[in-house]
Amino acid sequence: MIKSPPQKYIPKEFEEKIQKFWTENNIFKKSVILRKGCKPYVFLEGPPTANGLPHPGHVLTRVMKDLILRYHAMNGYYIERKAGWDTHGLPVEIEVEKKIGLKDKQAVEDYGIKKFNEKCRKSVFKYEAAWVSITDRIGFWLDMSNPYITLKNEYIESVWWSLKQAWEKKLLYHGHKVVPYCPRCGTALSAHEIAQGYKTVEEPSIFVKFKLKKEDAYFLAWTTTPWTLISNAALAVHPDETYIKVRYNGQTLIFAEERAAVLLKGQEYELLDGFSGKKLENVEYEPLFNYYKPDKKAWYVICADFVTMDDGTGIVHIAPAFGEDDYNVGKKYELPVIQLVKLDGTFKDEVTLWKGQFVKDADPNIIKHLEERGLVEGVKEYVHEYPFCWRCDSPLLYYAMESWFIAMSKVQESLIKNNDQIKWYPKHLQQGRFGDFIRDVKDWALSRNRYWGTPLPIWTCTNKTCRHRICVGSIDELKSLSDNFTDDYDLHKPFVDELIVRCPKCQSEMKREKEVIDCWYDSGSAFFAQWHYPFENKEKFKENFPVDFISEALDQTRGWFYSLLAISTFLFDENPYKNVLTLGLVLDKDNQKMSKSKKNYVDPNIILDHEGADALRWYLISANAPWVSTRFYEGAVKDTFGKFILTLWNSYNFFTTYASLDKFDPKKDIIPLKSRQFLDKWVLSRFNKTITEVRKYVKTFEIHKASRAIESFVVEDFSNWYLRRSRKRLWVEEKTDDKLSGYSTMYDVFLGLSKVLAPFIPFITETIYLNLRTDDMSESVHLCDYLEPNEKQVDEKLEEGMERIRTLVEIGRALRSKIGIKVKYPLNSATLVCGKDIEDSIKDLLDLLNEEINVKHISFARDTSQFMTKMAKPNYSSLGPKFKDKAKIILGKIESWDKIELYEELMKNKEIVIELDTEKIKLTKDDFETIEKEKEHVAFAEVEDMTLFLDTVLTPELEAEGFAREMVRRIQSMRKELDLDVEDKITTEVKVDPDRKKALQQWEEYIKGETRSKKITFVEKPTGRLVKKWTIDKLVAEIGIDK
RNA sequence: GGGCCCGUAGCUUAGGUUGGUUGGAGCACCCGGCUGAUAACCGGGAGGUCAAGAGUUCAAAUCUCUUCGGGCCCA
Repeated sequence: MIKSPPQKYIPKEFEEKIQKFWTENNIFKKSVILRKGCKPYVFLEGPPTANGLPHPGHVLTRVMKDLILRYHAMNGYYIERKAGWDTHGLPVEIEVEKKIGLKDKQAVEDYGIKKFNEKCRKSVFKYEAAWVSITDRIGFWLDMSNPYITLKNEYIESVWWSLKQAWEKKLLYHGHKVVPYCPRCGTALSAHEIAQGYKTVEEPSIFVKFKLKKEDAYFLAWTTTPWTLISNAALAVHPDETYIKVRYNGQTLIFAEERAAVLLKGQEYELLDGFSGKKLENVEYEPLFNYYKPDKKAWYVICADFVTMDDGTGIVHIAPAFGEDDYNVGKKYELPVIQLVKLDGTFKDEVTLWKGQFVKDADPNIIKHLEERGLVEGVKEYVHEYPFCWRCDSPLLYYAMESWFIAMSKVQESLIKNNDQIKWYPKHLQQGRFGDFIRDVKDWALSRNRYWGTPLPIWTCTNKTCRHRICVGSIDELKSLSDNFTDDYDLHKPFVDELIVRCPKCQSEMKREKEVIDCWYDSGSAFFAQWHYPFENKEKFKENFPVDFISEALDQTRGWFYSLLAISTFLFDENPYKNVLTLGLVLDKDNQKMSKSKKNYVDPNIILDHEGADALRWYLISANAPWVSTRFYEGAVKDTFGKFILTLWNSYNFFTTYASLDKFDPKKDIIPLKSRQFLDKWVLSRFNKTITEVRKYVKTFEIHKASRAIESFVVEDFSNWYLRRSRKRLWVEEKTDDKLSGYSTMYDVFLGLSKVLAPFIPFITETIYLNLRTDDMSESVHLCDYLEPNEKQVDEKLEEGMERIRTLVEIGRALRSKIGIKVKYPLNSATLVCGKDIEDSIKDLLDLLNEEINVKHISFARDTSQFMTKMAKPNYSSLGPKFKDKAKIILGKIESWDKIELYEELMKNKEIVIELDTEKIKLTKDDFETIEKEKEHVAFAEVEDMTLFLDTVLTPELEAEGFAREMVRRIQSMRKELDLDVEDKITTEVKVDPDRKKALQQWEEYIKGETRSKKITFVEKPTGRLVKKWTIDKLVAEIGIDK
């Protein structure tokens, strides 16, 4: 039996109750088991790290994932929802370093790597409880009891296996990478570390001359880091830019034409020659210094796209040891990496002039030296951003460090091909940000000189004559190679480094490369490593590859989305996921990124407590397209709660209040559809069309459109029109068929809505469903099938008619407001001018219009002539294309005509002639539009194809009736003031002036009925429990009522 | 420095692919109405240089370019 729930909806209380219901009845588990054996929809969870607290962005991704998964589950797919945790990486180490007060890597090693990593292992799950709690609280159904965890031996083993595949395909190699490096701390810094250390500094920059080998001319280059000139290996030009040779100040210089204006401003010079950068390629020059004897060809011109014309000379000095661009282009041209700086940032002994000096301090001396040699064309102070170490404030050096790489550039074509197989939402990312990235893919710098991570499984033989290298691909392999492998192994450092591994070639001891790997590689392996593939679950992996759906925020594009594709491409040459939904960032009220330091961070828990998970979910889902950034603040969620969640609840509450009063039984009292009212059929038609829309939009992840379609149905169609128009049907005492027809429809809609909305707002829908379900239905709405639209219930013609009626009501009310006659006062007649088809479409629904705008009779007419005067005005979209630039002058001429005359002339002659200079221009009917003005005692309003006329004459009879309704309203409000029950009878005493008394007496029965008055008496001094004086249209009336 | 996305009323936004007379809506505000859904509802009003500038066109929120602002990613 349908119960009447409490009036007030307190989100936290209600949602906790549902949570309890789910837990106690194992609903989540049942929802998975229910679909076992069905077609799978494979989801892969992007593993968060529980090293920090979840923030609003995580809430958004979790809500969106949950919605998509619930939707597919209800549509009959089998979905495993395995949780995952990302557990390695620098942020974890830094957190631990801070906690135990370790300043640098040396301090970590002194502290002991074993102890340190144990701390990391614990730290990683520091906030697990907070994660689990918020995941539950927002209703994200995820199997957190059996997650994949990147630090587990099994997981690491799978990762190792994949690295060995790369090794065997010759994709894993040892090379250099230029990284920002702190010479004092002796460590490379990661991107986010340098981000916090940028400072604006003013430093000398110099223009340096490099003499050509075969010609008495100089290349002019510019640098902000004079100390790198010692390690110069080449000069770079842009292949497509123009370079010039000029005679200036008694010497011949070569540089970019575009820079000449700035460099030689106001100077005299002679232009000798001009050529493209490409022409300069391979031209050799004399090295500035001879501290280095290159083993490869050096000191010649190369071409590079990164050379800009924004500053400098258009010729860039290249030192592969000290710049990433330099290093990469150096590799392309096989330039030597000239490394004359020690790891402590001082020059090596070979640099005789400055040996032992810190490079930055040597800058002035180097400049002086070059000036003395006549090789400096100018020095200027240059202001720019330069990175400093956030720990010790030393200037950082870009330094080529040894590193392990995966040669992604070798599989670039496959990357592109596999990316093309993926469906990206939004689409532009595929060829845009992501496509650009992989078309310009760099080798993946895999190794990290750190402690807490998956160890790089590469061992090198210590025997200098052997030097054999192996990549270990499994635990068994490692076991067989080592002498001291124990059963309580842990594949992290220091265990792996303490193993005594024998070289398979020479039996000498091998040593592991000391690095760990990038933790992006860990998470990017999730699609196979979560199954411990290929050591276990081979079948399972096959079934779950490629994954159907992943979704994370935009910042993961080149993070996880890339690492998955990269690994899957070189392992299997296939795309790892079919659909990827990229979500926009969650920003604060002022469009700023949320961060704890800015203190603009909104704690989702506060909102969950006040507005609840449903309101939070609905806001995040409906506010914006998923891929657009969303502002997040409590006020916004509060609005959502009031507008949508409460409207839904109030509507539902209205229905259940009456349905339970009448003991409506869905098993017995349902009226068949064909016997229901037009209004009922209409709302069901709208509902079914809404389902179609929702299904269409969810398919393309246009979730905002899906939710807006539902919201509009619930608020506009169902609540504000259907229920409002149905209220009176429920007020009759008896169980009429009409009333049951209304109940049946409301029941259908609410039960339906609970299913349609279940993936979106799982809590309130469950509350509604549990109350409405009969015992032959599933025990939870989340075990139901999603709704398919019932085409038979869609009635386009009825919808069209209702749309017209609603439009007419709207313009009718506006019209009454305009003419100043309240809706309470009935009017005699309304006439609707429209076509026959429109008349047919609305004639069954006229009662609704009648009541809403309160007129006695509505009639139809085919034309407006009896009410209107016609006029003509120019039609811009016809005149524009016809007369182009003359249109404006013609319009000017037409404006001076009287509009009524214009119309009559047009009707009479079928054309209007306009004289334009010597030309006569003929305008036809198509060049005009007709407008109309109403006659006396008539008010009108029009929309597209209908015009509504009201007879504005208010007769004494009509006024009396209106006055009676005014009285009824007053008495009703007095009843309410006394807090009377709907059923209570009253006696009423009234004092009005004699004229009004007469008028009211005609409506006595009506007033009695409406106000449940046993009798009404007209007295001089009304008495009763409540007596009030009212002023109605300037007339005073006194009313007393008594129970 | 490079790439991509975004900018419409005080706030949240629709429209933009296909240029066309007056750029829709909700919240908040003001006026009026309604009153057994009341944290509601209905009608009206005020509020917009569609970020700015330029171009294409008879006609630009819409197409193109530039600038500014915000965001993300990569340097």
